[in-house]
Amino acid sequence: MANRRASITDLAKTLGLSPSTISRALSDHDDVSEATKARVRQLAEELHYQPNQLAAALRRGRSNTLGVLVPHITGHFFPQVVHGIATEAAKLGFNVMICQSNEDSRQEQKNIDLLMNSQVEGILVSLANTTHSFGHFEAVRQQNIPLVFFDRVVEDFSGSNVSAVMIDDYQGAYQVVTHLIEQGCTRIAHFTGPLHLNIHKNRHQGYRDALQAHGLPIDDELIMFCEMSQKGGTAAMRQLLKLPQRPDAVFSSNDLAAIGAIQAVKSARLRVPKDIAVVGFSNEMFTMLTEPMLSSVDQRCEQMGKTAVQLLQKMLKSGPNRQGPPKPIVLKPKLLVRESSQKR
Amino acid sequence: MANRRASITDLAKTLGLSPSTISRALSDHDDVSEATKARVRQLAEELHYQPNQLAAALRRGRSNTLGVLVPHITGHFFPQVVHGIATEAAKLGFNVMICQSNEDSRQEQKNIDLLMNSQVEGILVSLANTTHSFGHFEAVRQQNIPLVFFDRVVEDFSGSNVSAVMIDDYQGAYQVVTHLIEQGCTRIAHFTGPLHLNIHKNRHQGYRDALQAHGLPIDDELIMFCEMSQKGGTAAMRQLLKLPQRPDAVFSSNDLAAIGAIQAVKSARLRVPKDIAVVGFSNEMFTMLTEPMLSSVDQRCEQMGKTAVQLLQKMLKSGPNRQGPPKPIVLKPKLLVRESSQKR
DNA sequence: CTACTAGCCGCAAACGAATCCGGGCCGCTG
DNA sequence: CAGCGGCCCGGATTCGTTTGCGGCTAGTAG
Repeated sequence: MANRRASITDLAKTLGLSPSTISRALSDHDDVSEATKARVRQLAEELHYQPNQLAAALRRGRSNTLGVLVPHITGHFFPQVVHGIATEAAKLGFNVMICQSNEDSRQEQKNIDLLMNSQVEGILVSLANTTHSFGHFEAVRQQNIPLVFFDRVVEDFSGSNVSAVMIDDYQGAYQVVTHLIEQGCTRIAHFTGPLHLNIHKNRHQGYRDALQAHGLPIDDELIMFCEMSQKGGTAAMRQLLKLPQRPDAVFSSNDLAAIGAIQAVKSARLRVPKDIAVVGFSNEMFTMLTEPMLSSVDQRCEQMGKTAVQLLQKMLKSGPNRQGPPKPIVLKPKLLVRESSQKR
Repeated sequence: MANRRASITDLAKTLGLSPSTISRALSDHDDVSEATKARVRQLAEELHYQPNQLAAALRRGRSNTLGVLVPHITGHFFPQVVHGIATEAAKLGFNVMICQSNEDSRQEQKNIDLLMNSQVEGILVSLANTTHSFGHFEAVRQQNIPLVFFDRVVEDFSGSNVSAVMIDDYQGAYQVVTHLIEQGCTRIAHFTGPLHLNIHKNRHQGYRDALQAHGLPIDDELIMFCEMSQKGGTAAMRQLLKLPQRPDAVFSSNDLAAIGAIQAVKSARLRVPKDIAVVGFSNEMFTMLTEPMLSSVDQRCEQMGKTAVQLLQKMLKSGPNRQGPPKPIVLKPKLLVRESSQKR
């Protein structure tokens, strides 16, 4: 009962060797003859020997573990990113330790400490939206633990072992609006959330710039600051429909509000996309399920996770002594044109 | 640069004490005077001392870490459960290490080994659907590491430190069908996936038993074995609509196929729920977004994760020597009646 | 026959913290 | 004054691995 698992010294004793030799044999070191290696390997097999990672990590100072800190593991985006992270990390031989900040800055801080105590080799973070000071990342930087921010990054926090990966929201929005213009739309409305959030700010800017670049006017009454929910979208759309000259397209800063807009359009006996084209942002799962199917912008969530891990790995391999911090990576979003915006 | 973090011996030296005393002081041991405790705590604060969890874990044989192994972190269900697990684990002071099996039995096995090498104190597993032999869990059982299966469990694998938590699919289905009957439906169709999967088997059985319990006949032509996707649902529904006597309700074993069914009904110029009521299963996020909103069964994903951790904790605390293995926990699902099945 | 090299292997010291087993020192009691 | 018992503390060991260094043996060259 309660069978303690075989340790390296157990192997040593039963084979009449020293622990060092066992260790070297198992790691295929040159200083051990093939004969003994074979014996060791066979016994290890028989006893189902598995090295104690804790001990190894302690000795080597490397734990083979990455820490991940996200606001939460719900919704669409974060699970996808985490999936990308976990997959890539597994491929590179890392374990993954996961924490949630619950959008709370203090929990974020605690979790950062926790991860550092666990001797993780690198940390991947997406900030809680209540985080405004970054003292807790100072310790990470000081100890030269590679740190990668993803999606929700802190802009003015750099260091030789700090980097970031995010998506080009501006570019995504620009593509959307350009696409709508190509479909013949000229009065394109925009739903946006509060502009102090990066994502909305950048998408909003992309919207404006795309309009200008194509010589279209920017009409402030077409820009709706609304709650980015289904209801919010419906309400905003209703308001737009009351305008003397109604819009012929809507670019919503997220998919949920876009769905709301579609429903409002439909219940006003108008057609999507014929009368009003609609495009969302994020490529949520349900965009494929609506009628019409919603055009959206894919955020490459999984790719983001994968890239973040690769970036971390690069820092890990090159060490902190390189020329300048690694450049942040900006992923190109991908416009997915579906029924809701295809006038043809 | 590369500031090694303060260790317990560093504290000892600068205070002129021994490491043992520091250790005891920090863990508030009786053998240390309040005065020294205060000094130690203060210095620890100043140096931002954080204990090295690896070392402590190695020494104590307890890592404060739980291992989680899921098929993948995508879709709706698993992220939710993982969220529940992570949240509850954090509350109980555990770290969480996450792996994905990618529905591959061999990876599952590798990851189980990995988790055990990482000296996790307990393991939470949802099986890969390709897993048919369970040898890799044998080692877990032998070492008396608490093991909790959730959702996808292995039925005939018990032990003093093995348990499971799952949802009562049968009960959920029974509730759905009863609800439909109460709405006045008498010809209730059923979409199901392959019956060798527990979830479908149990939901199917719930369907049959509910019908019988209310004195309704079971009509095999109303039971559709179809691909449980949107397309599959649409196709199945089309077929049903061709019947001489078409159904007046559909209970689909998942939400996606239910959505497909609704679309088929609508494009046949029939009304949901007036002509045909539809109920899905899983309470996916998009059930709130369809028109009409889809009735479904909530699987209590988060609760499942939470419960699983609590179960593990209980095993951990009581030790392996108790009377019999802990009883598996079966969660009650919750029927959510929305527009798609409310005839009133 | 000596010397040197290569091939294998063991010794011992780490890594950082927890703990068993004491050991001083002080004060109290008989 | 001897003895005893608390109170605080330190030394040494332990967890399981890794690793620098040195040692032993056999074989080969000089």
